[in-house]
Amino acid sequence: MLSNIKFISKQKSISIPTYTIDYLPEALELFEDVVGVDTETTGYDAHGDRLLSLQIGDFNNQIVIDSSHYPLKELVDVLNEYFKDKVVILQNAQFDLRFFYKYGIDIPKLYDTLLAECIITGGLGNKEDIKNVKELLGKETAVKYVDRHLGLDKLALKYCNIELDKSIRGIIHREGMSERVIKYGADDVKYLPEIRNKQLEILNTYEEKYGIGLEVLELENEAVKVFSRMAFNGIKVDSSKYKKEVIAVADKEVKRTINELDAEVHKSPKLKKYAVYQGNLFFQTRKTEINWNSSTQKLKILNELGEKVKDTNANTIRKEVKHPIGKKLLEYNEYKKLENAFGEEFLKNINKETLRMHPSIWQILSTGRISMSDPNLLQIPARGHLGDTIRKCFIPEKGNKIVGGDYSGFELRIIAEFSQDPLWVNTFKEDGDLHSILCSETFDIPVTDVKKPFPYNTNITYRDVQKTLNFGLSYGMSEFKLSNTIGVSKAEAKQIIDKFFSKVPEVKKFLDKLGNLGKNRGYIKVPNPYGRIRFFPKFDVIKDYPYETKDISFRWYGEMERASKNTPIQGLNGTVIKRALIRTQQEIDNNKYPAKILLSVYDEIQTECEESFAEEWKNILQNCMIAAGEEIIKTVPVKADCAIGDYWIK
DNA sequence: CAATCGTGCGCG
DNA sequence: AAAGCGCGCACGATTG
Repeated sequence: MLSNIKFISKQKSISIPTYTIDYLPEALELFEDVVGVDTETTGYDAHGDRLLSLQIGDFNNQIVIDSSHYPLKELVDVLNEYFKDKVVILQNAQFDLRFFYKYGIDIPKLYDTLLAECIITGGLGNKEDIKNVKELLGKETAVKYVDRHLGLDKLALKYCNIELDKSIRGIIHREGMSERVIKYGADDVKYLPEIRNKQLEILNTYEEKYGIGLEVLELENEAVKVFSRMAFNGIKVDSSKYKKEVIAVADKEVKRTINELDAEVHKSPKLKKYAVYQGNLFFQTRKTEINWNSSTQKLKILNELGEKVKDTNANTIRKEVKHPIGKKLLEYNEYKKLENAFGEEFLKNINKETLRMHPSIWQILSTGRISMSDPNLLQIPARGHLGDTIRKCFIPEKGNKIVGGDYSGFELRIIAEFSQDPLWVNTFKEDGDLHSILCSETFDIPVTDVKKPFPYNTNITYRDVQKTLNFGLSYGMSEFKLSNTIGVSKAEAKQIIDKFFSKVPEVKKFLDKLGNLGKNRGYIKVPNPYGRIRFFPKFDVIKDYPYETKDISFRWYGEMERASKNTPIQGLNGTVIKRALIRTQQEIDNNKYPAKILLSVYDEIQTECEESFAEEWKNILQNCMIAAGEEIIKTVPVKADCAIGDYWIK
């Protein structure tokens, strides 16, 4: 087997045939139209780290190119010409593509074995599910029913029955291109074509079994190019502004609120035992031994004050705590959160080479949406005291503009499209304000009155209640949650929901149908085109262990029902934003536009472009988004609003 | 002492 | 008996 490896390097290997780079064109002819490709690198950062090797191969032959001797940038022309009409298989393409983009290598037709596996096993591997099943029936059962494996070693085992040795991975950098490293690199591409074939076989059975075609796979294999480029581009943060206007302010406010909380403790006879003084005899500061960042301690304090709260969630405190300490706690919590999650540590995510943040992106969650980490740019504050200020710190390079925008009420339009409820559909067709119009129907009041205070809770308006309903119902909200959120009794909440659904009966039917589908079949689909499937492994667990899961099964069926209502809606939103990103990137590539995609946040796309191009680009971007939306939404208008700015505008 | 769990909250 | 979906992050508390 070793003899089928061709090592391209200036360093001779003892038992592996070694060639100079002149041999590359000939070696590349060993392969058919499908090849596996992989890289070894010194680390995860495409900007700071470098390539150690590039491997190209199939089951019969593998080429391992020593990048230390033959840098990728010298091979760009040969490789681009070669990849032009090949199907390139990568495991976790997002990683390799970032390095390829650095050197200008383009892969037009790619297949990602990791993404394919995510599609095949949609809904599996959920950590919460694993935990729940483990608690109930032990680890073995959890692994059997819920777990999934996406690593190349596990895929090789599953599809080729081969044990790949991954233990060497961590030492490649130190060891250099030793024989076992070369062999390891070759193995990483050797099995990719076979894995792909087997995965495609499975996906083809999904067509018949579930009505899910290969379109979603094509979508993801296109989208990964955009996401890797997006992560490679990164986004610029004005760190000195951020330090001054965000971190310093949050720190100051945390100190202030701690002092005020401590003062409350000193005031209260009930809390006296927590009081501490600091300083000397003449200058004493009133402190406490309470860590206000600890929810356990906060709960204890509130209980000692006679507040019978069960937790310290902001909502609970807002509604139930009468003592003035409640308000101060809320204030402290907000700034402490900013300090913790968006303070100094957050700024450390700025890349030293580029001075930008380059998140890593998980491309396929159980609904089809994406997630981000290191940092998670999907959770940058947009509201609250510092929301605006924080977003203003995300800026373009000199001479550029930020151009971005979002869809208007996209999930609500999905509900219109798929329920075909007359009132819901017509409101969008007439460009009416859905919340206001439905509100007037639910509460039998004129549209002009919808912003009047809600009699049961005068802190909010009728329209606020309707908004909660409109969004909550697509998550399967019940009267319990509604009564909790808007501060009415459960009976009243139920009345409101019933009245609301009586006005939009097709929406009710649509959601009930989805809920039942998931509960009865153990899976739910995101509709075609680009349809995908989400399995509910808990369904099979309940089926196989009915005797001891009676109380659990109520909970689990409820969870599956609500997830089934939400998955198609959330998932279609995810599909559309991916389609929009693909369209946008294609516009950029095909026309060589001076623009870059920076971010996509659920139903929003942010880009950066040359100032002189901004006006034109704004329209192009907006058209891409609308065209993508119209692939899915056909009976009501699709709206996307884009704008030009000097920072990230929400 | 490190690893894991629980709580709470940021976004849509 | 549970009662709005989908996430990642950071802290304190608990566990091994």
